Amino acid sequence: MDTEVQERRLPPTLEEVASLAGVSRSTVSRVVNASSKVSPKALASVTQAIERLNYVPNRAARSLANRQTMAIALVVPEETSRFFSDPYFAEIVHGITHAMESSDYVLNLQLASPFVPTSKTNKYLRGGNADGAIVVSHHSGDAFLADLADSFPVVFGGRPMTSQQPNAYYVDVDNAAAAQMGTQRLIDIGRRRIATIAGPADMPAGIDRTTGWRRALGAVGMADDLIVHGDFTPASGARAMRELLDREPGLDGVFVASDLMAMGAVTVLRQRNKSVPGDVAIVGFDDNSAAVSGEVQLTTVSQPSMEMGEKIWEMLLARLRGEPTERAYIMDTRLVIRASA
Amino acid sequence: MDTEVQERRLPPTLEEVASLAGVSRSTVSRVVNASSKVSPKALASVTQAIERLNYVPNRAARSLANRQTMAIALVVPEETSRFFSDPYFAEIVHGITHAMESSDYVLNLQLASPFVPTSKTNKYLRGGNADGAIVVSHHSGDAFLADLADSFPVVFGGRPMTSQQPNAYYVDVDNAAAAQMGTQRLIDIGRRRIATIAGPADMPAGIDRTTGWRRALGAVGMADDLIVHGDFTPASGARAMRELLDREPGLDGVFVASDLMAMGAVTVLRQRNKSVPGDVAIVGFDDNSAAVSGEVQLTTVSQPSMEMGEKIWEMLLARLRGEPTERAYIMDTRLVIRASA
DNA sequence: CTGAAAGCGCTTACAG
DNA sequence: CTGAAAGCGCTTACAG
Repeated sequence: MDTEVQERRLPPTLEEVASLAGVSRSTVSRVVNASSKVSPKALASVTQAIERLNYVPNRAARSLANRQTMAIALVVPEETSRFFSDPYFAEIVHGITHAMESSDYVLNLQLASPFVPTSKTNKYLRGGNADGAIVVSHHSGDAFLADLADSFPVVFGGRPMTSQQPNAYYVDVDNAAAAQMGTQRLIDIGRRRIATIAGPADMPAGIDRTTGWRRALGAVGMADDLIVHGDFTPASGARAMRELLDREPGLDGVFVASDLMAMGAVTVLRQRNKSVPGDVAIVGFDDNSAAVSGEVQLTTVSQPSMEMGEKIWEMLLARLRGEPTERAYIMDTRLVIRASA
Repeated sequence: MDTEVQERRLPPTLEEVASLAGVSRSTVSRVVNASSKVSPKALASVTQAIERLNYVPNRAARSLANRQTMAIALVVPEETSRFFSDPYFAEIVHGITHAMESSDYVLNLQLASPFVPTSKTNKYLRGGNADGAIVVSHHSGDAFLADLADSFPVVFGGRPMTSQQPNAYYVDVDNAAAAQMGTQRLIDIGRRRIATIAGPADMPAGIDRTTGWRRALGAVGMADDLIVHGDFTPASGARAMRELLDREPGLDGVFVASDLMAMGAVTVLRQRNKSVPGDVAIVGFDDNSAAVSGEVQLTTVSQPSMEMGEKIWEMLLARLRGEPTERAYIMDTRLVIRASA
């Protein structure tokens, strides 16, 4: 009755490891947490006992005792479909999960519709169910995230709207400079009537890339009137391209704020029998799989999305540990020249 | 000292709610869990106290006490990039999260490379950190998942390889019948040399759809020799299409096991100046955004991915509650006719 | 319907 | 370096 048979074997506890190893629970806890010194002898017997029992610490008990959940919330204030269809998110998340791999933290997916963060996500975060949060794709309307970041360790993927987040921690690229570089490419290859398919006007990435496009044109005295906004999806890129073409049939270059939108734009161009880059040169942004999966390989501004994800985790971890870390980490971009411009 | 100022306000506890409401902790617990009866009076004062203190139960304490984690692991034995770039996963996950919305469970993302489920995921699951798991995209090599499902509530998205999972719970469609229906469309519109771009041979969806294609051709005495396998990505679809064309320039119809691969195939066809569906008709599989985002709208076999996600959650919840539920839930498919066939 | 009490499995000062 | 003990915030029989 005291050893073998049991209906449903309960997982072994610290207690059991201790008794098997012939030490106190404190000691077992110490070796599990690699905290203060433990004698080689105790260490050996405990390690062996853990091995034999296949012991894994109970997360709930641990959390309760030390007030850490070891869980990170990945908050995505975005339509599920967009989150999953944009390779940009894939790479960021890949970077995050890859970097977290070596830690004991787990990632909780909190998919929240934009603008109406569900009470569930809210409650979850406020209920102390996570030690920190990572927010990707931040819209200006996501008010609740603003104050959250003041009382809770949060790192943003992409600079949040500054008015709301004066002291936010984030990793990003210099979107304006990057967009300027991309637009400059169009100028350099001789384009004279350059449009832009911009991102959403309620997201810094959308705004700043537009600024960069304007800056490049302004520097050479070109008009910056050809602008249509999209929402980073291929469909919106197609729609925008149609509108631009209707407005200015003679345009010969377009700086597009994301590769996915650029794909949509290229599709429309071909439908209208415009060659790329012959008639219209296209420069995209991101340099992810979308840039090379269409019929014409995109010249694009490359940002290190995966590395950004890794850096996000690095910064959040530093914050969780109370270590110093920069508020904003800006990564480099570069122009990748392929076929479209 | 006893009320207002505090360095870092700790979240309110059950205890505090109880004292404010003037009842015992037991009573508060009862109203929080809507368990046994509580007098209207007690209910009112507790509800009010909860409201005033903005009380949210501590998840760790709760888990420890009742041995439930209220967490579900979403295990994805797939490359991160594929997981994120296939709309099929997006819809499944959307369905899952949507259905879970009304529950108190949270979803933990466990991205594991195929064939080498990290020890982390493994440890996480065995460590009792989740009450159940959902596994999408199961390859035949994922051995560790096999025995896990025997001792742990798991529901699979898509039938797992049967040899390993004789008693698995899953939701799926009848892939063979669905593929047969898709292939039949090609026959019906007069195609005589029909190929297939199949899915991976280590996944049931890949195998069964191939079976359906064979069946349709066999029924009318056509040859079923034109088959090339892809891995569900657009790039693999393009590669396969090239190979098929090289092998049989005269083919006039292709049943493709996923819309994403079909997109890749269409791209190649156009590059080789073959019109779709004029020269070659294409029938895809899935009916997700990929079917309508390319240059030619795909005729495709539609499966209710999002509903499948919802059903997965429903089944898992039933299992968690110890309620009876079917082992396999097979959903309907239908043919959606657009431009490609 | 309600409260006192034990217990869930850990961590962490505190002594030694 | 090590152990006894208190405590983390809940839930759940058990009495009443």
